[in-house]
Amino acid sequence: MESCSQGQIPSDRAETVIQNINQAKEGTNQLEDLLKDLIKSNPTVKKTMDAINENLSSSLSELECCKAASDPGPTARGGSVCSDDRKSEISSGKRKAVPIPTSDGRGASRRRSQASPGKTTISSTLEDGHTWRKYGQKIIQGSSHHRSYYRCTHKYDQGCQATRHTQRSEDNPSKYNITYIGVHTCQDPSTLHQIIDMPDSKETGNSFLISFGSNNYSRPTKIIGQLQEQQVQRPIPSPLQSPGTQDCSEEVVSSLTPGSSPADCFMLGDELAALVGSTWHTLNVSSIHDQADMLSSLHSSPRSLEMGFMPNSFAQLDQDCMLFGFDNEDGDFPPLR
DNA sequence: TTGATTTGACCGGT
DNA sequence: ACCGGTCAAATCAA
Repeated sequence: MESCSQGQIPSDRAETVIQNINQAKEGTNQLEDLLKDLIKSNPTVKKTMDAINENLSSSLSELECCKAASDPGPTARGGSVCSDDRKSEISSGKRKAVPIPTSDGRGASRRRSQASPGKTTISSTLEDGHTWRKYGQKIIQGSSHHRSYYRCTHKYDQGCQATRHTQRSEDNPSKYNITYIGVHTCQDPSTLHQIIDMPDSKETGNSFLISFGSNNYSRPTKIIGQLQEQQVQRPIPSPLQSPGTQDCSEEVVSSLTPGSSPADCFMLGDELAALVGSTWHTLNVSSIHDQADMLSSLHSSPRSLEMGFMPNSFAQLDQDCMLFGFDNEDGDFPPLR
């Protein structure tokens, strides 16, 4: 669920999943009440509860974006309520402010985002499984706490347009109001915790289990640098974008942005292979799509990463992509089938 | 050295 | 004019 292929999830199904997540949230709230004493005495319990709440909220937020994107309603500006300001500006042909050199050398291209309410959640921590980079902080009128602005770390290397702003709650300063704007389109290994661990996925039918592991892996900064360098030097069109495979890549890879280069894939595969090779032997994955009769699984080895789908997912995926992989050994990108 | 954060300036919407 | 959102130079930190 890292990103949604806009319009690929039927809104009615998205609605169902949203309802389920909301019920799960209610459940965790009730659980939190029941475990009050335990939470007080054991901070780990509280952390766990918070993590669950945050991930549910995050998933809900992104799913609602998917739903909104698949709804052809007039409110979906530019096709999605989560559509990026910049994109919509370009696509609509509106003038983009030209940077104006100022006395201190700073550019003066500023543009306020259009009214995009985003999805607000309340959390006791700023951690949500994504990697964010702070780009601003403001004192908000009528509020005793400043507001911090974050963009996705992969805004530039992968074009991810997700942003959020956080602000301490007026009512409860120990909590944060977090507003998410836009959808993550990045592929970040640090978000792998949102992947589902289903050791026996073949027997689980259409049930789904969400695993909320902690962030125990972050992309080494060195590798990010290499990625950027390779992207600049080798702007090769991604094989995933080849005719007949685009739908597949959008649905399966889901988080690879249209602009992703093979370098992304190779490095990601390499990183995943290293990660998997060192810590996991088998990685089974199901996504929120599972609720829509889709079940997927990931099997990996230190050298390759394969993703397969259960037969009942074919109707969803439909075509040719049942398998894809990464191979960093000789630089050849394995063909999709 | 390089990525992340801070912070003042600037922009656009109201 | 005010305010919220964003940019980017300066600074910090690993």
